[in-house]
Amino acid sequence: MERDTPQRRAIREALTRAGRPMSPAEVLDAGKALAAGLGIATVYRNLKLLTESGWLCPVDLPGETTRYEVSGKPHHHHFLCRECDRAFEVAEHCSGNHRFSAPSGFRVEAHEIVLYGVCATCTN
Amino acid sequence: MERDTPQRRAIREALTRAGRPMSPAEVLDAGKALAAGLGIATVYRNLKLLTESGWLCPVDLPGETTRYEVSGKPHHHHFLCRECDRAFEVAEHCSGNHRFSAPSGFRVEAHEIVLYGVCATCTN
DNA sequence: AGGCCGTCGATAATCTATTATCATATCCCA
DNA sequence: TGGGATATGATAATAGATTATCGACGGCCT
Repeated sequence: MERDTPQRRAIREALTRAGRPMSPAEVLDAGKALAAGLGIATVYRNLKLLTESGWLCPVDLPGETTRYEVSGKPHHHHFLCRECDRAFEVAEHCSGNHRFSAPSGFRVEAHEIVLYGVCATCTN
Repeated sequence: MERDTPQRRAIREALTRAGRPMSPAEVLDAGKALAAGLGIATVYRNLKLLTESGWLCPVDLPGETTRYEVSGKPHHHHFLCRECDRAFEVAEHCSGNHRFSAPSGFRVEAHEIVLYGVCATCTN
């Protein structure tokens, strides 16, 4: 069965607190503050476990390494800061019902919107 | 200076004919039909050169290896077929002026829309 | 408290994509 | 047409991300 370890707790806590998709390296950094000595292998192991259990959800952004975010959130998109390279959540807004048109014969089943720019922290 | 070789011609021709973003491997396959013996190293070399010269434009899609498309096209987005893993161009349609909202303090400078589904060929 | 077995950290190994190397071939100007 | 600079193809090397290995540690059930 699955055990309750300080490391696993730290990883979950880091992701919950951040409230945004994090890369394994980011999780490692944030997790170290909560569990000294945390190793990258442990981070990868737990990201995998938590994803398989459904608690986490992988987020792929163009040209970026996979991030992970706590699942269960309503449909939303992502924002990538060009300065600090951090990803953020962006609430679905744009009139909810855009119709994405593809050439005839194509069946659109999902879409992904990625915004690029500068985040609040880096703007200052 | 830059020479005119059958290989370089084949690579350009393959990309032009396809009319969609292609991965290096796809360019190699298509290019072999136009220049027998074409090697992957030559493909990478020329994709780089053509990109630096502005003739090609890199296309990054989430979780996918970089594709390349002939540049100079009007603003558009991309469609990725879940069956054959090929990328296609999709004309900008959705009323042109969506406003993408990000949290206050965030500056949105660009956006990317990726559609997922099944292409016309794979639907049949 | 004892002990089993999941977990950890360090690091080696792997994997995929891309670039470098180098001997050979070839384009193109003189 | 001759010859040198550029290009090519096979393959080795590199780079970055992720996974496997393995001895030691430590939750947690009894």
